[in-house]
Amino acid sequence: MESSTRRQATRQKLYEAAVTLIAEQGFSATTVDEIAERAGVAKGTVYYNFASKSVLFEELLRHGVGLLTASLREASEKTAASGGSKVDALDAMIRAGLVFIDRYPAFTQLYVAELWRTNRAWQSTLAVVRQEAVAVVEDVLRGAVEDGELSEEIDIPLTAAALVGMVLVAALDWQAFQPERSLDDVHSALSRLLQGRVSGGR
Amino acid sequence: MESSTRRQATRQKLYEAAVTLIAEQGFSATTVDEIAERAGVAKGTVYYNFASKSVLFEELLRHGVGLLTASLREASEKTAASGGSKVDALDAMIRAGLVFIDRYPAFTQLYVAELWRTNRAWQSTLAVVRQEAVAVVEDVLRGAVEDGELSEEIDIPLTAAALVGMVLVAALDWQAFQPERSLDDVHSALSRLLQGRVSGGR
DNA sequence: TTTTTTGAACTGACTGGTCAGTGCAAAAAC
DNA sequence: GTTTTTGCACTGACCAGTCAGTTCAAAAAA
Repeated sequence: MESSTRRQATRQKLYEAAVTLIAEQGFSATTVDEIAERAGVAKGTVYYNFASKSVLFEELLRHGVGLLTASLREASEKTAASGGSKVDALDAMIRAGLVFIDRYPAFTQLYVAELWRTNRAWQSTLAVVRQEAVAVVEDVLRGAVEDGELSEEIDIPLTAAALVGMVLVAALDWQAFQPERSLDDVHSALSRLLQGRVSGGR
Repeated sequence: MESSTRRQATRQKLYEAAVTLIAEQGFSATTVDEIAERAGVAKGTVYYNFASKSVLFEELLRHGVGLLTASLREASEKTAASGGSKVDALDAMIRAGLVFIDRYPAFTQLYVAELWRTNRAWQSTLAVVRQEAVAVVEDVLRGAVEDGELSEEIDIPLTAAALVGMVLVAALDWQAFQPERSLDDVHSALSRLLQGRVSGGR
């Protein structure tokens, strides 16, 4: 099927157009006409490729979180392969998260804006997709406890959620309110927090 | 003047109706008719009390963040008064944040969903209001560095943003995906992270 | 006391405009 | 010759904001 390549390219253009518009304005405030125009495509094409506006959005969410989890997992595996500790892997994942957000700020923005909304059509899609991302962090935390690197007392699901949140919000805040800072600055602030060098030492 | 009391009560009802609806559906997807109906008030009353839908929303934001900063500041001052350290004050603020979010989950949800959006009418209102909240945390961090409780190397604005983010996201995640956990569980997971007892002691 | 007036607060039907989604014939791409 | 895209007119639902009219408690007049 070569035809799927052309379709694929069109869908990609629509994703890119939709993600920035929805991040800026929100889902409801973004019109299908705007998305089509930004993508340089006729409105009919949107409906040829996606059943509806919300289906387009749901597939966009799946697409984006797929990229994120892949990049987190890769960072963690690369660290393990080169003989790093589990805490090193966490640190590498923090950096991977920051790099992702730096590359796809609009997607992150929209993900955060929609994640905790209830009563929306795509709410279940989001729950699944969130769990995939958080699970990557939980796995590393679990490994770290098994290896004795981290205390057995830590609460894995809550700590994983807090770590993800810390990275997400710190990165969005960096982009929105402190864009003059470098990725390395942000990374070391977060690293310091993770490694107990803020108020740590006990 | 009783009449101003009556107005006040109406406005309060409108805030309460709007906050849950907008948290669930987003600003654009929420209609003024819905807000009026939920508040048990005619549509005209909304426009008698607020110039427009977005003005209602902006005043709601100011109102809510006012409550939050007051509660953070109170927690910090109470700790200082009873002779606690600055790190104790940070810990107390984490708890105050959790209590606030527990009490006003809808407001928190909506705040997070809107905070990093650009190009919106209320974007500047939000920037101001965010700064007020973050500043409370920054002040305590600064004090802690001066007192020698925290290393001079920490980056105050970035660390403050990360801490706020950690609390915000952990709390929303708790409500949405792990509601069976207690506030104390969440508090101790975050506390442990702050005090370097996750991977800490270096 | 009783009646009348005042005005802030509130009401809800109505309007003008917007937008998701449809239908389809013709062109372009493959 | 099949798939994909285009362009564009159309519809029906929906919605922000308006406005002429109503309510009622308290002040002023009788």
